[in-house]
Amino acid sequence: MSDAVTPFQAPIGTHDVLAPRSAEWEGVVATFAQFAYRYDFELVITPMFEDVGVFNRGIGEESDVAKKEMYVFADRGERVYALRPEGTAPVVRAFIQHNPTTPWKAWYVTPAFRYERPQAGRYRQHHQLGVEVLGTDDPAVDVEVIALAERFYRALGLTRFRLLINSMGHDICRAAYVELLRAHLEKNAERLCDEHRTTWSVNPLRVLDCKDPACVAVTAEGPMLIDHLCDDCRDHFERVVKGLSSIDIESQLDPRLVRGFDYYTRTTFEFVADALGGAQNAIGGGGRYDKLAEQLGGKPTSGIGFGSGIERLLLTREAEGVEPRNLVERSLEVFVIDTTTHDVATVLVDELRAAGIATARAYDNRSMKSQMKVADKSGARLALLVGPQEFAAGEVTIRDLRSDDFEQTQRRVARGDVAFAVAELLTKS
RNA sequence: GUGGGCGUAGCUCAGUUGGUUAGAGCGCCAGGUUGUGGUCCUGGAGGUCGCGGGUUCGAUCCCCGUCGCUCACCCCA
Repeated sequence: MSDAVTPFQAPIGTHDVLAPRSAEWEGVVATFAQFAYRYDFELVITPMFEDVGVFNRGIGEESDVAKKEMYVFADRGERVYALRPEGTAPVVRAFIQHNPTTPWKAWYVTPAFRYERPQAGRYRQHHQLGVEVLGTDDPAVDVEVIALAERFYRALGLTRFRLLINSMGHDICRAAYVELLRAHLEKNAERLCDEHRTTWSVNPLRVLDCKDPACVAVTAEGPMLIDHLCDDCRDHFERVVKGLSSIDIESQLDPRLVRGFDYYTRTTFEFVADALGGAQNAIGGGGRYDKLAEQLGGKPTSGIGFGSGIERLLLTREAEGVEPRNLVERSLEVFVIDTTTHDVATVLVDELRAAGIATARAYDNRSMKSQMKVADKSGARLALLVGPQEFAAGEVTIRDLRSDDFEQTQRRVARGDVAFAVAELLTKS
């Protein structure tokens, strides 16, 4: 580090994830991948940035996310792109572009970027796990997507969370409802909160989401979308709720649940963690978006999906006091100590690793004592020692790091028998 | 975007009512004789006290600005 340069830091609202935290991440992602495959989803990887229109038309230009939270930039060719603020729109764009056979069931893990002021559970770069199903509006799929989320959370050890559910209706019945709501808001505009008193007409549904007591009071007297669904939408919703309860997943109707993206139709849901005290208590959410494909220029195609924030899941697990689980095993088996200057460690390590044995070694030609200390801290079960004596004899000393008297358990084997002897020692518990 | 709290070694934190070489624990490194870890002992490295400016004879400690962290509002994962 030169004294002239002040060290760089990770950008605001972003974080480096190092061990042991990264091991928890790995476990969460691996668990989700396992669930995704169990539910017959395939992995899809889409670009981190898209034409800004994918998001503007997808999540709605009037949404907060599109309006003031996107990272928008022009590249050197003056194309205007946005860093993905969410996972669904890009997947639908990819669906339209490649036209895979339906139903198309895809899962993803991706960073998401939103320009917000960071706080507990909220970052400028966070990471989402999610799934999308394109090409069917069967309520059984809604149930399956929600079930995947629910079972996944349980597999992570979470227990204190609730499923909130609502229906946004489809375009026709929602439009009719919005007019009812609009009329009600117009009549009571004076009583709304400061912000919505003037902005309610832009997107009346957003007022339902407002937590200000003033707005809550007004909307409580007004019409609720759930009571104004058309027959088809009502039936669809009922079948989703029934399907969920048939597999013992309790859902809680929340008529105010209007999620932040404009593309939702019919089923919308959110999992909230009770252990997370703050406002950022949603660990996952999603819903149906039967018009999104069209809005992005594709054929009319139904879709549904959900996304879950890895950071929030980890926070929730911590808040619930659940021990990190689903950790990917990382136990080092062998540590090679070499005090010669003949690259013995280099060869041994290569040989053992080729045999599938997790092996580490010391560097920098340190003393035997020093290398032993490193071996001890590494957590390896066995140490292989090669000093001048072993080197001259063409042998290697094998030492069990879990036993306290090395004179009893330490033994020497011929250089050529090392891999076999190590494998044997490792298999007997 | 608005507002509150905070910013001292890798980590967790003391500390100076402004005054000579800023401390602890953990971690790290090296020793404790002749090639062997975990305990113990000894020693050591490591800090422009976030950065810049101001007040002052003198600031890590006061003031201002700035950057960053954190929490809340908003919105969401």
